[in-house]
Amino acid sequence: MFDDTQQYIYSVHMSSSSPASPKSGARKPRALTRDKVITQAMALADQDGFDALSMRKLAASLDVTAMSLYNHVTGKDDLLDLMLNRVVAEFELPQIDGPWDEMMRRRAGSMRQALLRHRWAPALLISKIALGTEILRDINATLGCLITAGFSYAQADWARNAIDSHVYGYTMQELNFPVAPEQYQAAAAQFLPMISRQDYPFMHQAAMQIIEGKYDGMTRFSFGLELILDGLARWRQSPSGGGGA
Amino acid sequence: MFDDTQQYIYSVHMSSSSPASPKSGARKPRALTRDKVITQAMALADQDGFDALSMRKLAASLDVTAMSLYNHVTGKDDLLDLMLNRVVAEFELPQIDGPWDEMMRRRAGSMRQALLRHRWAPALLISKIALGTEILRDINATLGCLITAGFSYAQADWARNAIDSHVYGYTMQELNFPVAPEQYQAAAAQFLPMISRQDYPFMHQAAMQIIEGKYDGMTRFSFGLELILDGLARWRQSPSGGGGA
DNA sequence: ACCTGAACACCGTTCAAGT
DNA sequence: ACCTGAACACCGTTCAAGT
Repeated sequence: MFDDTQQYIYSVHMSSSSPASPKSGARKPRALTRDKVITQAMALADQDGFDALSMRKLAASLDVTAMSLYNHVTGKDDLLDLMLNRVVAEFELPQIDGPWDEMMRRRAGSMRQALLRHRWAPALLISKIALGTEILRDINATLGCLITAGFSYAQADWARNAIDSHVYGYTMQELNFPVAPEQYQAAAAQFLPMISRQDYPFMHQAAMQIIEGKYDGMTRFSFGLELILDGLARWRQSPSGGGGA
Repeated sequence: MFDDTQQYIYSVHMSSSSPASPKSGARKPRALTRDKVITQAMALADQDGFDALSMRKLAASLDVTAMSLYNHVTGKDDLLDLMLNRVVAEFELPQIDGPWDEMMRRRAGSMRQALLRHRWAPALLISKIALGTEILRDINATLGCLITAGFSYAQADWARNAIDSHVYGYTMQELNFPVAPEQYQAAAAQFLPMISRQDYPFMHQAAMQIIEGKYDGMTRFSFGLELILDGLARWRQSPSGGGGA
């Protein structure tokens, strides 16, 4: 549910205090820890996809039965929360007294990278209420940086919300997009006949633009982000509709 | 996979051509159609949550065995695509020659409402590639409105992407948020002792602001949206970094 | 303290059989 | 053409039992 760092320290202490397993040889180290369970679960989800992550398969990949996982994790839901906390730990923490726009840009960029590394994470992060310590740290530092830069508490909350909305929304669309950028032109040529010119004239024409090399077909993460950051910068100077404090 | 309107017309034709069931009384109308399957699936997901939607339960709620659903739908994945197409049909279609900013505002607002009605939809919409006719219609009209307003094809694509990112990202955070707006103040008071003032000073202070009534704690959908629309309006006048056409 | 086997109550989907 | 029963290969989780 919460921090897994403490649990990690705890388990290291535990295994070092038990000298060696008395009967079994060197085959099974029997040092399954919560930390290892989470790490292996993330590796499995990263490699084989989220749907392939079952308690049974995870256990098998750790040379253990499914039920033994429940000694380290309350259940699958708890495991997912712990995994999400790890993902958020990969977000770049804003420096409280750093330049707010650059701090937000860097955090957003690192968020996108982390979410691209863990394709399964965004859908979960946004549809669950996981409040691990890393998640609290991230929110606190992000709010703190904006507030220190002169935004009100309300403005900081709205700003964070707008930035996160963009990062999650953009990255999920990006993850979902079926063709690689290098293949846009070829894909457009292939799909053109399937997009009826009468029913969808603008989509048809858009595909033509890509085929003719007039548009590379790539949306840009920074396009929407800079729109938001620009708007925030102007808002900061003239807080027209602010909500106090 | 594609349109379900045609299938609907087809099934109506079918059932009217078969006069009456010969043996069974009036108990089972036996008029299961693809349309009914989709409608019932959406009702079930809306009411009981996405996780409660299984082929077996859906079938039972239609007084039929699970396997009979496969006569109307390729599988669960196909069913989900058809459901998503219905959700997108609830988005307000931009008028091609209408005022672009107002059209985008209205579409975005109606998207949010539709996603709030169908809580299960956003996570799927953004993590699947469903291309039903309603989805193509929406994309075409949105691009068309922006292009007719003077944006280039590239700009229109980026603009749509930025708006959709915000709508999906914002709405999913909104759906996920655990407490109702009326209870923010009470919730902040309740959770304050759990937010360490030393570890998370800004979160602590933010909670204080809400408790003291200095900030109502509500993020606003239109805050981020207007940031984006404002930025687009400026971009339209001076397309500094445009991608051609 | 940790791990296991067996069991429970579920899944989506296939396939041969009915009408 | 549509529906069904039985079966297959899975799930997450509980519980009593082992060491």
